[in-house]
Amino acid sequence: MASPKIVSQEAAPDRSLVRGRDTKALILDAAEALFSVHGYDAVSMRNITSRAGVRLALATYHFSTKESLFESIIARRAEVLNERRLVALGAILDRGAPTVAQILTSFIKPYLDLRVSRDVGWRNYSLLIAQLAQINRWLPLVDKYFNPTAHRFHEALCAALPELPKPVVSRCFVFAIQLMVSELAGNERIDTLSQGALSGNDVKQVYLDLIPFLVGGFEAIARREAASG
Amino acid sequence: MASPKIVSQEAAPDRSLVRGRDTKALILDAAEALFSVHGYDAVSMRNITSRAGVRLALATYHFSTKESLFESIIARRAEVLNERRLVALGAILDRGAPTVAQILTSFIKPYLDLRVSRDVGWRNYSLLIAQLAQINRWLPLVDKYFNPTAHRFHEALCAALPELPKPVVSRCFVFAIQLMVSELAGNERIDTLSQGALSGNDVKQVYLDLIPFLVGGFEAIARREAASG
DNA sequence: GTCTATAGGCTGATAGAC
DNA sequence: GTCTATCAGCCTATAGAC
Repeated sequence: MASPKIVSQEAAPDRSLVRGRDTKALILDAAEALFSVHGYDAVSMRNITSRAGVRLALATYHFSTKESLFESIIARRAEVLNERRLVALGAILDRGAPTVAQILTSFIKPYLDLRVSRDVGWRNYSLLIAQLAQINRWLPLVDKYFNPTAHRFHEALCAALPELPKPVVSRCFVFAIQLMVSELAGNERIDTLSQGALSGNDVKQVYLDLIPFLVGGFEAIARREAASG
Repeated sequence: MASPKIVSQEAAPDRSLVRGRDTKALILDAAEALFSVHGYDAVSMRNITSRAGVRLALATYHFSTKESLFESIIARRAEVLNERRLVALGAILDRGAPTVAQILTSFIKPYLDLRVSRDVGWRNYSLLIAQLAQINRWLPLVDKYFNPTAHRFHEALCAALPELPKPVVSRCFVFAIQLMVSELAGNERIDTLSQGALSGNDVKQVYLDLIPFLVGGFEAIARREAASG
């Protein structure tokens, strides 16, 4: 009586847990796609589970509440992004004292690479992050998942600009983060303003202008401080 | 029988219309304050009318739908802002060929001045605009109310940078708009990143760094183009 | 222009069977 | 881990009296 049951367990061990992992990912992907386009409050748990092809009750079973589902979405890709950024930063620090351009590149390039990768989830994620960055309600989440890494880059920038007061470096860095987040989300304001000559969705093209623009901003502030001090 | 009625009409003509104007403004102010903090979808018509101290039915009576109420909010202050910007632009154009710094200043300074004015509605409005700028859903509204003025500044920038291809000017201008919108909303990301040394709410301080940063960005891109062409 | 009352539908979250 | 069914409450918008 017992032995057939054991054999069957070994042949297909704990299939319910495996299904659970798939379900979780399906819900995360669907929610990420919907939140990124419509915003957190415009999307219902029914919208999400219906897109994911699972039953309503599974969303709260796996994620408890809508808010904690949202946080799980942020956390999932933040881990990947933070690690890639820290690897890039470590690489240039190993080669000696890096320039501002190198530090900004090691912060932004990993984001761009993921954003244009085959995994379209990163496109949705970038839209989500752009919204996070604009609504103070989500600031605790931003701080929790992105500040530890951001502080490492902040330190590197301070080391590269020893003559600048720390708060001035903070300000420029926040300018850079804010512009990166908005522009790599694929902001389409430029489409009409340039009368069709450019598209905000072409983020690779945006990136080519973004880095020199930001470096120029840092340098201008540094020049001003040098002149006034 | 008729004459007393006429006298009374002249003494207090059409009081219901007057009340209607007050009610409209009360609803606009309440909606602006709530939308700016919580976002469009998180705020209900009940929230709005309750904050305004008027009955629910009055909101749809005066504004038809929630979306058109939202558009009325955007339109109300856009007219004021656009006019101030065009006056500032006209002033520097009258004095001859303006620099990039002067053009950006005439675009951003009127926004800052209103943002820090006694009318706290402008603070709420700046938060609203920052959200508009980030969600493609509202792009038609942004284009409708802000593009005509933006195009005037775009032309001035092209004239000030004749050696730059127009799309490159568009790109830099969109960078400037985007950063202005985010930063003058009082983005508080800097509060934790600078470990309390700065506050994003101090937008006058932000402004002092914003203009040179942006001008430095324009100049860096211009240098790159000059070197490559 | 303002009021009350309500239609018709959606919301997040849960209970309890399997 | 997944299912059905449901609770209790909220939503936008409107009808019709005053």
